[in-house]
Amino acid sequence: MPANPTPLVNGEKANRREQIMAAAAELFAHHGFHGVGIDDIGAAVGISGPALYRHFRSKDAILGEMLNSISHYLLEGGTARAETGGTPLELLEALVRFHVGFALDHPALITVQERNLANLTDSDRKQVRALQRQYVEVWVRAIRDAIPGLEEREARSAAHAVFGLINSTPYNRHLGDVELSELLCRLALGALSAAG
Amino acid sequence: MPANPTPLVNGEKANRREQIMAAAAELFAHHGFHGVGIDDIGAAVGISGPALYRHFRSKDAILGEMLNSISHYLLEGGTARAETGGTPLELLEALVRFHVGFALDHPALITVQERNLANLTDSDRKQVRALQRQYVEVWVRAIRDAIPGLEEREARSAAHAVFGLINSTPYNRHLGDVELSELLCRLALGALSAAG
DNA sequence: GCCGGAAGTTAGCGCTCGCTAACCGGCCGC
DNA sequence: GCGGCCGGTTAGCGAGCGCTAACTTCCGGC
Repeated sequence: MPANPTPLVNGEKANRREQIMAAAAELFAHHGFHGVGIDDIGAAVGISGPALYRHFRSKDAILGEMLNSISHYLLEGGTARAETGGTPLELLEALVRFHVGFALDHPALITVQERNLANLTDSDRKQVRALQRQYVEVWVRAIRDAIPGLEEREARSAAHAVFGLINSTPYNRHLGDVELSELLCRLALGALSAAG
Repeated sequence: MPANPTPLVNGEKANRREQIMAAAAELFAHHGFHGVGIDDIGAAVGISGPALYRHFRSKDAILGEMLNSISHYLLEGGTARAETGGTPLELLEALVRFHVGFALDHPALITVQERNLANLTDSDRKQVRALQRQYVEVWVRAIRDAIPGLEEREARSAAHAVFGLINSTPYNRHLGDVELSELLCRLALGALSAAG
């Protein structure tokens, strides 16, 4: 049995770490963290089982790095939009469009982030929660600026609700991407404007 | 070691099956189906491990019965409201209030239903999906009646999105039940009225 | 007063899982 | 042109899992 039977058949330069994370995301999203074995992940990228340990310290580390990078990306994108000028409503629209875009491009990642927080290491969970809290805070400020008369707790609840709305993309495959994107943006902004 | 050390200490007449399902729901919601052991469920109701097999045929059967009863309850409640008279908007409001009420009363059940469809037996999954499809259909009809100019596929996507919005209750514990209920109803109806 | 079934217990089987150990081929720098 | 290391391989360990077996206790009906 040759050691490298499939030498990156298609033109993908992608280093193995990202390839593994992408496959693991898909599997975790479908079967849950504990429902996926190390061998399953390996098989999904064409290598077998323990070879993963050349790239990750443990199975937990795969999930940890995955959720950390998602949360980091969202926070980054959120703060970037918050810092550019514009009316409060324009900012809120930009945040909605940003989150919708991410959810549409990466439904598996959204699913994993939503469902598998509890499966993280204690230290990973602390990091991820901290990033998520900051991201929610960006939204809370944007919501309170754009929609007057909302208490902070109400705005926070509304933010979580809108996340739930947008994160429904994994179940939402009957519309084309662009129509679904437009619909979700409209729904999200409609919900928020009804919050006051 | 006595066989029955804690003979239903509090006044709960509740038969063991429901007690077990409630405990299992909480555990499945927090750790995922595969993250919960038979011993964990037993311990949560004061018995230990294999005693569960006096009440359920298997661990899968616990999840199967749980999801079936949830889906059945939702469909029942949805069709009941659809059959009572009233304007289209009143029906939609009733559906929203019904679903919000359920999500607030049973956040663990909502979480399990959302995350653990893939862990069902093939036959259980078929049953549950059939019930869920019918429930979605009730919503789709109500949405299209209340909000003119929506294609069926759009209405279906909007329904899924609103489910996501309402089902955010598990992450949404910073508001009192009644305020959160009112907020979610407003958000859901606001989203739907922006769909057209 | 006994008998049977309902509802517990513990022991343990067989399997799967995460992970380590030991080995190996190909490639790059000197 | 060869030595090291990078990224694979297979074998296998130890733990934990779902579940069964065998046994025990309580309780209600005749």
